[in-house]
Amino acid sequence: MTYEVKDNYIIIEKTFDLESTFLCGQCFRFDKYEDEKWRGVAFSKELTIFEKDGKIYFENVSEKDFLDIWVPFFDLSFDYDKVYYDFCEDEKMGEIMISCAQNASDCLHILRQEPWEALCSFIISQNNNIPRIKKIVKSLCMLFGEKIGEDVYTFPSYEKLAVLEPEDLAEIRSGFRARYIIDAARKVQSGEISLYDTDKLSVEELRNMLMKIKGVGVKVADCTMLYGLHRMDAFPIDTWMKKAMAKFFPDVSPESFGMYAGIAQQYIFSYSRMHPELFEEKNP
DNA sequence: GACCAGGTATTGC
DNA sequence: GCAATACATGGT
Repeated sequence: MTYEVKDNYIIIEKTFDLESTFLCGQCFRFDKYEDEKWRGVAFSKELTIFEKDGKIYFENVSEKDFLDIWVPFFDLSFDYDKVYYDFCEDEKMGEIMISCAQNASDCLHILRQEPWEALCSFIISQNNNIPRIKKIVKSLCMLFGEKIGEDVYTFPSYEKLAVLEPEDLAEIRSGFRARYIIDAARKVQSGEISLYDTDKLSVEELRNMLMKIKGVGVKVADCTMLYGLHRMDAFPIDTWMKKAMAKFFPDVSPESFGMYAGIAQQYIFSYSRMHPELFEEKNP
């Protein structure tokens, strides 16, 4: 990982695309502001990051935080180029790739988010839309996270939420998901569910463990694995993916996308969201 | 005012 | 077992 420290910036070559990475539905806590800079919170740290002249700028971050937090968070050590070109080889997948990312440097990265945050966020995501998911997550952070800046809050720990009752979450307006959030927090707190040291478990074992939480089914479990536990072979299938697979890959199994199927999933999902017209029913 | 949203638990057959 | 259906809430 080569980087340059200049003024109050740490600068790297543009090896991935912020827009694709933040807008592909894996993460709910980063927004683009009017100054064209992305701001958000991860691992209890606020970050401002932006792209300019083929480079990516990390604003006001120490070298230590860059190396300890942001390099892993943005998965900067992994060679996404090879995966990009591999996917481009496939005819249909190639079309999708070109539409989403003209060059390898426009690729999206799978963020390594905090496991608990990913689990909790995707519990909130069920039968919900992205703007409201973001709103609920933000409200959860404001109410129960720690304030680390002006209008900037950390994601609340499971310890903090485990001692609450579902009614205590009324203000975040998460509806029927409140009791799921509390159940998840308690099961992680008690150790019944372990989100750490999960490397020895297979995807199936992990999924079964996560599904012990009320409100966690196959899809939320798979999202937690891909976005929170960096299981790149997890392949979450939601309503969009179901439609997309039926249309583009009718006889293809998730496994056949290989050990980085999760990345393929993310492109197929993004592509489908960008082209909803492809799924509209034709009325004769 | 239905209808829908990165689903899941519950119910009915 | 498998297909309906309810579930909270807010936005079209």
